[in-house]
Amino acid sequence: MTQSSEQAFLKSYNPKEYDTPIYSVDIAIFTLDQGRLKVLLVERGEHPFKGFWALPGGFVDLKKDPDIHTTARRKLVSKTGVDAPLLEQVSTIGNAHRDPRHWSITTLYMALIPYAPTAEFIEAVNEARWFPIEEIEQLQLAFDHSELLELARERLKNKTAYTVLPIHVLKRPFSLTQLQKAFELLMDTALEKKSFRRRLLNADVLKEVGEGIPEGGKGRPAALYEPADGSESHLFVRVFGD
Amino acid sequence: MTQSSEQAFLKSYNPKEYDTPIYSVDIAIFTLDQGRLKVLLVERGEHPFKGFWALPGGFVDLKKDPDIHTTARRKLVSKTGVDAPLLEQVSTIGNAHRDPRHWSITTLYMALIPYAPTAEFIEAVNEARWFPIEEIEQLQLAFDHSELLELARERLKNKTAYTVLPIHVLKRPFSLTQLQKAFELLMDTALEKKSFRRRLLNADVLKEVGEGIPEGGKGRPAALYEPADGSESHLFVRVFGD
DNA sequence: TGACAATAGTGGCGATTAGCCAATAATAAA
DNA sequence: TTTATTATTGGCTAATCGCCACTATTGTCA
Repeated sequence: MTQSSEQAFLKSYNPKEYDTPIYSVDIAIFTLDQGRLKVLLVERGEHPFKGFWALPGGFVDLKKDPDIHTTARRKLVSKTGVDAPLLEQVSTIGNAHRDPRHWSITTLYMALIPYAPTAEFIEAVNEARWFPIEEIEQLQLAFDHSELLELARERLKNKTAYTVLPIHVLKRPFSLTQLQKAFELLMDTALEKKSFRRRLLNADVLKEVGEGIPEGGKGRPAALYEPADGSESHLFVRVFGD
Repeated sequence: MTQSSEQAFLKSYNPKEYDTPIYSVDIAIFTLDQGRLKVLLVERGEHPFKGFWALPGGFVDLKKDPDIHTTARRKLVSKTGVDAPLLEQVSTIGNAHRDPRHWSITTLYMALIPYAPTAEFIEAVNEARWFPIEEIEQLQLAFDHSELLELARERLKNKTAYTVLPIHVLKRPFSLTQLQKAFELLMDTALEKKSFRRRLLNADVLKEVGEGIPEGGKGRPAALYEPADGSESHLFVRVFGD
């Protein structure tokens, strides 16, 4: 390849000559509140599906976004006011019929955030609301967002089984009991107390930061923990066998 | 939302009015040959990166492809002549700089196929070649395909640890020793013979179909296996602890 | 025909881990 | 002081892992 022929080619290239699909990014944002797993939905103000509830999302801003991860983060921050949580890609869905406008592709992300710092923010964004996940099953969402949510939910379950994801939906510090509850809600399974504690304490992903009674609780004070340094990411911790 | 306003909206929508990224699909196709893990590359005949080796891939055909999975499969079949293998999505990468033409997005797939049925086909497609994966590290691939390949390789390693993926790169039937070799190559780790056999035989994913000496081998004949019915997909089988 | 080389498959065992359930500990409220 | 409530630890059985050596079955070659 010569430098010059490459240059000449680039000058002659015009992306609008080709028939390309619509591309967007959607996010399933999960949190825990009052012992329930909740998902953030927004009400669509525009066609198509005007008035329907949908996952937050939108198009890439080619001027401002250096990459699609930034697009996802931008959407997340604009809806929740929170950055720096767990945000990861789940899957990309693209087909001819999911959007009535055109052949359409979306990359689905999921995010986990603690409830507290966002609640007031959400109240201010009047078209956004937290829904308990079971309630959403009754709703008809825009586009194929019900299926997208199902995909994100599955990924959440699976990944929870061998990583320490649930620390991201808790306010810090947290007790082991709170953490176990979080695991159980995200995985939708009951866990053995002793096995759970053994695993997590041996895995060296938590650091004890004191003792206290978690908010609104009674009974004996619990040891409180935070993620150990450098354990923010997806550390491998299998929480129950097979 | 009224039926009529939705209709009116759709008529007025023209996808070419918006600035959208380029979208493509790429595939990392893995196989096993002569005890080596190999990847299929094609030589680019067009700009940009004309003359460079690249992962097979291309654009969605909005007329023919009902969805992006079909796009990936179409590319796979046209390069290898094989359908029906393991083909799954790895990740989607999109940013402003990966393609000199424009803001560009690609969805990366990976495929696993047995070597035999494809060898002759590949010979016929003169611009395609199997490369041992270590050799590719020396090569400069088109676009960001070196990074894409690295992503696929990582996914392959991780998934192999808790599924039965490697059965897809073997000709059938196969022996347990062959299967263990496949696991070891895909995971890039040595495994304990006894533990490996215990796991796989107890997991009920294999069906014994006879006995024989695998091609070109010596020594005692081995029991030969095929995947048990319904185990084609990603059965969970952890092959080694933590 | 009888070693020997090569590969497949099994036995056995100490150490670790999972799963289970009950006992003990610390606090607030009555 | 008692009781309710939640946290934490102890202890036991059964299953599993990792390790390594031993036995089994074939082809080959003197």
